[in-house]
Amino acid sequence: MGRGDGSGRIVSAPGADDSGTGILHVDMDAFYAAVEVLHDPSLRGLPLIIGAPDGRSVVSSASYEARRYGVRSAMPVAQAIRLCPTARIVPPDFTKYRDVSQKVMSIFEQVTPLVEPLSIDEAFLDVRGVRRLWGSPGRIGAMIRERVQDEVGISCSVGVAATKHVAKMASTMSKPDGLLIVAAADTLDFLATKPVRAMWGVGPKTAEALESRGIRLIRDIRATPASALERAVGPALAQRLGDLAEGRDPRGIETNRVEKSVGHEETFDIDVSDREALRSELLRLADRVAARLRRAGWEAGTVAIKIRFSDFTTLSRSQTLPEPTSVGQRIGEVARTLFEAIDRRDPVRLVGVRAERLTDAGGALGLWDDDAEWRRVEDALDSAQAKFGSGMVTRARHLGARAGRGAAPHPRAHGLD
DNA sequence: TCTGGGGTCCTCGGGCAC
DNA sequence: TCTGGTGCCCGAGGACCC
Repeated sequence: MGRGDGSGRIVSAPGADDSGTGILHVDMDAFYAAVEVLHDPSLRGLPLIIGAPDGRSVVSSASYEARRYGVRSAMPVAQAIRLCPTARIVPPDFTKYRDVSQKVMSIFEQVTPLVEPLSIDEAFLDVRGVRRLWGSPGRIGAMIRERVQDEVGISCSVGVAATKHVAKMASTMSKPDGLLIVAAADTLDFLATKPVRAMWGVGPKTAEALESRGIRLIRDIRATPASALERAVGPALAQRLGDLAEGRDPRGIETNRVEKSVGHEETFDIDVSDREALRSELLRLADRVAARLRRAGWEAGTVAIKIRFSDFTTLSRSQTLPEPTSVGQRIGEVARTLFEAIDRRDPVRLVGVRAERLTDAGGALGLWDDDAEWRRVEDALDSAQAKFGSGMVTRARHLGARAGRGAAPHPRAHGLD
């Protein structure tokens, strides 16, 4: 999701040269905020902040009206409210966002089978094989923007280029509600004057490492000897940045990406020192992770925990299992053992549990035939937890599981384990 | 000002086998 | 038998993405 406010927006004129292109990057504009407006049109035109109004939450998304006040995603909600006191604060509702996302993705799939969803609100499309059907890549980009607006009711921005990296940069620069085409022959000129920070994969740390050596623009990367670039950012990143700066990006569209890990983590409203409370929370998170593994038909080969202390230092510990598992109790046991081995007793701000090195357990268990039904159960449990506390909900999950097993040995019972 | 939650990828160091 | 080089796996941590 873009974090800009739309200033510096660049779009292509109708009929712009799109020769040599074929990769599209489509990105919804202020997606969560746009979906909220879709469901409640009275919010249109207002500064909107999507994020939990209390605790330590951060902004998940903000409407462009709010961004004009300096509100950005990942900013603490409390700080965002100070910047824009008149903003409406809306708690995120991922069920709604997933539903709208599916509608948008299905439009993409009607255009080309080569769709790579990157996140809930953006995707790469390879349209080189469907030009006879729909027209040139620039025309297809315009058509997708029209269809998403007409059929779903939200706006998106599209970058059209010869490579994923340039298409991604182009869509970001065209935001909001824009289309930017970079013909293959214009790629190097397009890149030359852009800041290194605009590159996909260059964050604050890498940008600082480059800028402190006078490497501020992408053309500076081209002019920097490989050895100097390696000293700045390490060999692997230096190679990648060097290639991207030259317009080389051979990555294709991956239509069947599979998850490599699943996890849950939770930041407490107030830092927790009580070891027993932390152990209980680890077990609860392990249960949630295990339930997701079983739903997907996976088993974890490694269990990892993450502990963040009040001073924000973060430790992780992991252990490879003798045998893969999707049993919540087993994952919880390992998580607790890893936790006990940490000597530090400072108050804890966050705990997390993650399952890694996933293997196929022989297909999903068919816990819930209807994915939406499963999500409703998960969402209801999360709401209940917010309302009644995790202890009550953990007991409810266990009771549900016991009841399921007692009534009938149906695999569904495992869903609440 | 005070930093979420869900992920991926990379680097580095230690242990181990050859 | 000992030692060093190399490659691999594992674990920890960090940067980055949305």
